[in-house]
Amino acid sequence: MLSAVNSDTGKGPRYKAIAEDLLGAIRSGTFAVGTCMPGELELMKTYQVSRHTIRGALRVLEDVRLIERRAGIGTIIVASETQASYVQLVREPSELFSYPEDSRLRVIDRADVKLNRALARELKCPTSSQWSRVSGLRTFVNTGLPICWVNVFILPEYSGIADKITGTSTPVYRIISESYGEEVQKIQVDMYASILDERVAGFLNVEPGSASLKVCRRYHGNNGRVFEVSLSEHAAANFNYSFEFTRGWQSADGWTWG
Amino acid sequence: MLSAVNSDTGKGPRYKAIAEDLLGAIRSGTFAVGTCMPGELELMKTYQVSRHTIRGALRVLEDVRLIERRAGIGTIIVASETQASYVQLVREPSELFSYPEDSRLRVIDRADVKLNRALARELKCPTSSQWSRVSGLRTFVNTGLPICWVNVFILPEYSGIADKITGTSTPVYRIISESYGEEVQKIQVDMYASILDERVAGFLNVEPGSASLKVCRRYHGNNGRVFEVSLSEHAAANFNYSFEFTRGWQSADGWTWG
DNA sequence: TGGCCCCAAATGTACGGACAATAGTATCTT
DNA sequence: AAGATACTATTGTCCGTACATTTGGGGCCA
Repeated sequence: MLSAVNSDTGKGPRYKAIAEDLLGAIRSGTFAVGTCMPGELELMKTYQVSRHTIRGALRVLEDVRLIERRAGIGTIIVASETQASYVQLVREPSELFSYPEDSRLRVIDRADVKLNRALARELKCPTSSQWSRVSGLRTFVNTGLPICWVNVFILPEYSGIADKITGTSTPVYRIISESYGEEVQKIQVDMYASILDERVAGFLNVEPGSASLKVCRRYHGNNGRVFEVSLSEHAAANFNYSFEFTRGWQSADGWTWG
Repeated sequence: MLSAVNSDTGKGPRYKAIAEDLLGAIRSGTFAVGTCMPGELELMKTYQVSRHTIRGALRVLEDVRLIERRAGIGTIIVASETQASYVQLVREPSELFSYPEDSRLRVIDRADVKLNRALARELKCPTSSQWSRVSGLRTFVNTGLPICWVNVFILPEYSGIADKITGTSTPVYRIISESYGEEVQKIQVDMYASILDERVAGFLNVEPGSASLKVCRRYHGNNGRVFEVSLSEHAAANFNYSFEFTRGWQSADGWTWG
């Protein structure tokens, strides 16, 4: 009965047709989640193909995490749906925002700070925690035009790198990562709109009181500890955060049915 | 010379040993990125195994996206490292923003529009293209408090669903998807800051001239065509877009060497 | 009853062969 | 010279077979 669906009508490879057929059986509940599928030998007889072909079909279902196979046990159905998900892949944290390659940070202000309540809330860090703050302007190397105003808050023990971040185009998190062996494990990002104050508006060459986009990034290191928080402010006129999500199949990217 | 590394010292399956050997050759640069690897026949002679085993080893490298294989061409090395990447997984497009479950859209205004230049640029759609616009206020069901002002632009042929979107908490893209069989393949998102005008500020209960966050989402359907564009405007005071990226490995989940 | 051994069932690995589909290149024809 | 054809190299699909490894259970024995 299984082979009736796609016995030989399909035009593509046989193993794909069988995979689709088995997928239908799983989705329809003919093969219930949690139970075992028929063995390879049985499927060979059902579809009248070699074991090799059956294994090819089962590999397809295994790749999309619908089944799990174990020697001595059998083929277990673990899910009935290939979970569609929308995936955004970011190779480098700096790609989170399209900072041009040829940008650099000019340090203008620097201080050791203890967070007051307002700032602690904005950074989502504990009140009164100690940080080393480096503030400055990120500009294009060529034209010198301003990109955004940046406040970088660094763990006091890492404040030694504060001298290295001026002038370079390397992101701060990367400098810390290389200098102290902190590997970025997670990044939390918050975005919200705000109004530019007079000082920052001056640096960004726009009218005070115009709109800005604030971006707060919290970098988590090896043991989950936040080792850097950066708070940058972009003039609305020349910043547009843009990204896209593509439909994919969990852990099965690249595969298309049919 | 290749087989020297793992000729028969490895204890596991032969194909895994060969895969590791080839991986070493790729990493060390013996096989350069962008070039072709030796063909299957040649590898058979090198390692003295069957073509089947060679293909098993190559499948391992293919699964982790180090090589690509094409009939008639050969096996191309596309990367030398299993790239670490930061992954954001979103099960449902509505998760892109943390719209609460208990929100709904109240339609206030509706019209068929032809995009003028300013709007076309904002929506990244062709000038003078025809759309059916539905505007309204998204509010909490319980408290009635405003969340954001929404403009939804729908392909004219799908404008029939315009009646269905008022009052429901189902996202518009989902209604279209179910009514017309459009599957969302890609979503492009743009975010930028702006200043609220008087009318929208009134709906959102904030001062005119205060900051807002505008979010433009473009939904691509089956054949890549944009079938819906939504442009929503949030008062800065009560909106904060937040997300996080976790370190992962591209398409290599579950696999461990050895 | 508890432990050990053996066996059966299932998947894993590996061999061999054959033909099909694909893509680039060389060759022939007009 | 341009286009169609033939050829070759390479991967894709599929067949058959054999043995290894893993796991669970049944039977034997103390």
